[in-house]
Amino acid sequence: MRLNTKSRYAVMALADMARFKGSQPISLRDISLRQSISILYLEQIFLKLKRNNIVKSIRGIKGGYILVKNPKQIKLSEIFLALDENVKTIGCEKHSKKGCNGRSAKCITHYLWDELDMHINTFFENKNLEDLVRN
Amino acid sequence: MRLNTKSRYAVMALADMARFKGSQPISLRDISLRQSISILYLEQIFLKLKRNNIVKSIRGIKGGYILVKNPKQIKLSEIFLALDENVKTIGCEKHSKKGCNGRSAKCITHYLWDELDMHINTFFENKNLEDLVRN
DNA sequence: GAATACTTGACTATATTAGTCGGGTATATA
DNA sequence: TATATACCCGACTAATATAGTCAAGTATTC
Repeated sequence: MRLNTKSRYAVMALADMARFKGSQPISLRDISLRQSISILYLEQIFLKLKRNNIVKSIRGIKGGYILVKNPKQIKLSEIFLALDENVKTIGCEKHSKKGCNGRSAKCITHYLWDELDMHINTFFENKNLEDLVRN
Repeated sequence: MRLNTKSRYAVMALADMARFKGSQPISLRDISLRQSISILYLEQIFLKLKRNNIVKSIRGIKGGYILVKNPKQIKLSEIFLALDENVKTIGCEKHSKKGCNGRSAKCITHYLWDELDMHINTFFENKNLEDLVRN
């Protein structure tokens, strides 16, 4: 089980923004340098963040991104959702029509994975960007 | 983030064993049929479970596997450990020598991932095979 | 001695992931 | 108003990881 880099970098980049927040927009270039993440990769990530209304972009020279909300109001769960990376640890529903593993009934461990997902989601629901910066 | 099939199948197979536990060893063939998992794949998995002393094997006709301990005493965390599938969601230590992401300091989100891992591990520490069967 | 079932490492096909490329568009400022 | 900066966006690719199979065993019971 592993969180993918896109989600991780998204969190890192946003935490970076929260930390270096000012009146000016923050460019991907700056984030890239500070966090050692490729600009090209950041572009991909920020596209999603923008579409999900987590950041706003300012074009042109002196442009960059700004956080739409207060760091305290940005829950990590939103970020993962924006990246559409499934925090669902396991998809019994993959074989959906017939139930789990192609059988007619729910598999013996079905509720376990549901519970685990809830457990993890709760964790992300209860963390916001400010929490990260405070450390 | 996704749990791999090996870990999942391991839990399913062991839960199956706990459920159909009797005085006789349980063959992979039976588990395979009941849980719709390839025998060949189960073999791989049980090899690890055996090496980690979670199951014991009985060879020959009428052979199979038996749980070394009581279902109640088998924590899910042990199973994941046996499969050596890292429940670590993120490896900042991958770039270990220099710190996170090749930089000299720990990354801004470093403690977050640690905390998440602990959160997940706690979940697995507090679940045992009997819990699964009871549902 | 034949059938069953565990033992084990090597192998392969597929899918996913991480990350790049190329060719844009918008805007501030000199 | 030219130019540099920085966002925009889909398509592409290389590397890796995963899932699952194969082959060639060995041990045990009936």
